[in-house]
Amino acid sequence: MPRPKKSQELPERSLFLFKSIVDHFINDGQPVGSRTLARDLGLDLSAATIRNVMSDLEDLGLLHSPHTSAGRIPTARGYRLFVDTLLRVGDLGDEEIQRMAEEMDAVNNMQNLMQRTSSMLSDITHLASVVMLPRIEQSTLNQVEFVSLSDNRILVIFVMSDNEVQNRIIHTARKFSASELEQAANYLNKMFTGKDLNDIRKDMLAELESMKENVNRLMQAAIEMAQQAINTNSQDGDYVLAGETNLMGVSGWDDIERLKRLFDTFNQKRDILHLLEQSINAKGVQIFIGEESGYEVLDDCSVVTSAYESEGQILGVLGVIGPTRMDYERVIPIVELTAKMLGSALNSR
Amino acid sequence: MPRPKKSQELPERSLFLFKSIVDHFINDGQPVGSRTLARDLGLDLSAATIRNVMSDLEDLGLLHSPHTSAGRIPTARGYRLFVDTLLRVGDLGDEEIQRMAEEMDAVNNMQNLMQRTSSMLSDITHLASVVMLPRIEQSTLNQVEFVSLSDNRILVIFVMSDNEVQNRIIHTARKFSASELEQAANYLNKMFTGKDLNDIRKDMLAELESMKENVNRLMQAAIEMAQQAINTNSQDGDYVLAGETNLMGVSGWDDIERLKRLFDTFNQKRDILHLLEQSINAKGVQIFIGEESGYEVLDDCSVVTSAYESEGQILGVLGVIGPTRMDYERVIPIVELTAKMLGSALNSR
DNA sequence: ATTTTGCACTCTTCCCGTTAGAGTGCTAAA
DNA sequence: TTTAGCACTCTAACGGGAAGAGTGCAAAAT
Repeated sequence: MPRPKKSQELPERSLFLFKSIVDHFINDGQPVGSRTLARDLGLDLSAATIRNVMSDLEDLGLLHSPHTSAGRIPTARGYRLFVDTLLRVGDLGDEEIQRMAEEMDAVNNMQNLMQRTSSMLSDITHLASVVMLPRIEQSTLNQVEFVSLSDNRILVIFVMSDNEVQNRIIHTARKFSASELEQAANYLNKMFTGKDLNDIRKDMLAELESMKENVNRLMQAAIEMAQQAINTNSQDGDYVLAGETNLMGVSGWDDIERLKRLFDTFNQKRDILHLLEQSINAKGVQIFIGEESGYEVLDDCSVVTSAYESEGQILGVLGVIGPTRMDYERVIPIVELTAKMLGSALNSR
Repeated sequence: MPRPKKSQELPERSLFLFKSIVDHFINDGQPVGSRTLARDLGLDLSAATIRNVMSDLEDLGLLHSPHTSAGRIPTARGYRLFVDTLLRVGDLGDEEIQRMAEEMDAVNNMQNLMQRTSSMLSDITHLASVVMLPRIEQSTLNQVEFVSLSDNRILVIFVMSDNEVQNRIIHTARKFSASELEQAANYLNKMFTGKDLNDIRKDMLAELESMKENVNRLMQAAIEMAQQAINTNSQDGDYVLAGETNLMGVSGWDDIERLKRLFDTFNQKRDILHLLEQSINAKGVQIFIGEESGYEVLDDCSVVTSAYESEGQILGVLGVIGPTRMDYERVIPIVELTAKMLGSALNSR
């Protein structure tokens, strides 16, 4: 008996049926059976034929039935095939793009921009969305300023290359005069302008070491100050979350305990961050389907991510999280576009 | 036949039984019936007697049965009586206080402090918690600084009396020299130091008006700058939320749709803020039970709030949100204490 | 007058058993 | 290779009981 030539090369008809099944299931969330499919498809194929094909697809690990007499639903592997080769991602309507662009332009500070972006993303997709804050290590120092307050307190201000401002009040052992502070600021500016925070951190340690015997107390204090400010400001590795509630009431997700675990995972941020970081060096849209993510709580979820960049530098990752049966054809281009727009919004600030 | 003298003066035994019923229900969430109560209570009372009392309590609107043959549960009015007159709030253990104090001291900036406080509150109570951000109008301006950046951009810095720093980059029509900026800052400092942001806003408008014909462009620009900075920084009326997921899996809350509406309400913030603001001028702990809040989504919830203050000034409100059958005896002192501690943490910064 | 006992009654919950419907797999025919 | 036919399986939905918890009321006991 002739076997199929290669298990890879599925006959066109099987592929077509498979795609139909996935489409169907994504639409109404019900396992799809041979009878309904035959009817809805309008092809000259009997249910029995479709049954045979389905059986083959099941053997290949692309489909799976919850129980004997239910229809079939795609497996993670099935979805993978679907998104990798079967999917035709559409372009977005112009009005939608327009709306997003306007919303982004209306925003002032960074935190707010991320928040808005995330809200938009979840609104449009009806999924949960995450936007990683830009890694501040990537942006470089433009300017340092010291402002003297009362009582030995000094306000340290870092202006970064992306116009983000970091500030922190520190307490010093003695009072410094205005000119001393100016001197210190000048020194730091000369030393560190143009470097990113990681480098600065390293250089500072070295500098402090070499200064041990040095009498210049001011410089040393300046460095200590700046270092204090840096350390306490590493807000790095955080993200903004929106639209979690879109995941409540997804059909089939009626286990409240499970949902709670998912939400807890969102709030702890650790696992989600790890996952996002996996896409930080991959250009384009990245998709984790079901168990592929490696986190048990995400077994029924797919995660669609994209890095966003500004001036060629990858700054962070954003994405959506939803049920494996999300509408990939719609979601993928949206995530892609949002990442692009966030990038350019960061550019033009 | 002799009626009860006043409907207010319940016989002591009835009150005792009522409290037992509430305690019971708070513990296990099951409607409590006469038989079980008689057994668990160890009193020399038959179930029938208890039944009679229960019947009276029901007539008074303090109890209510879900259906004929279920036990009874407290009504909102019942809870009200309970918290107003029956409750003996305990004091907290010293270790718990210690733990909280340490956690709060370890925090640097304000946003972070609020976040931590909220997390702590929800962790300890196993409820959802909200902490309103301090109303910045209440704090006064300590110092204004301008820092010149490249390209006609100026960094405006407001240092407030509570050590909170607000900053914003603005774009100006022309370049200003360092001494011009210093002059402008001095002027603003002289004018506005010690006033709160609302006053400043008002005064500035007046000042701008009277300057219309004035030639001093710099002052005018300075005021415009500062005003821009103020307007865009009114982050007022926001809160930090934590522990929402504690509300998933509360026994009896198995309607996912309902839960979703509740979470959506949290995220929209509007309604919750209105509710919180009602307690902003009331000293001490405030409690909204069930429908008392006036918001339908909160019908099964109770909200326990307390304002927090620093130096005699009420700055904001914090509280917890949970099922009406929360453990008031534990929760109330915790909320109260947390508010006090947050107040003093703000003091000592 | 108050409390208790006894009893009938009412609900809910749980456990079947049955049935209808959807879907499958297999075999034999086209 | 496709289709028709058919037996089989599994779920969901419906409808009894039966058990359990609780009530209310009337009559007896304290």
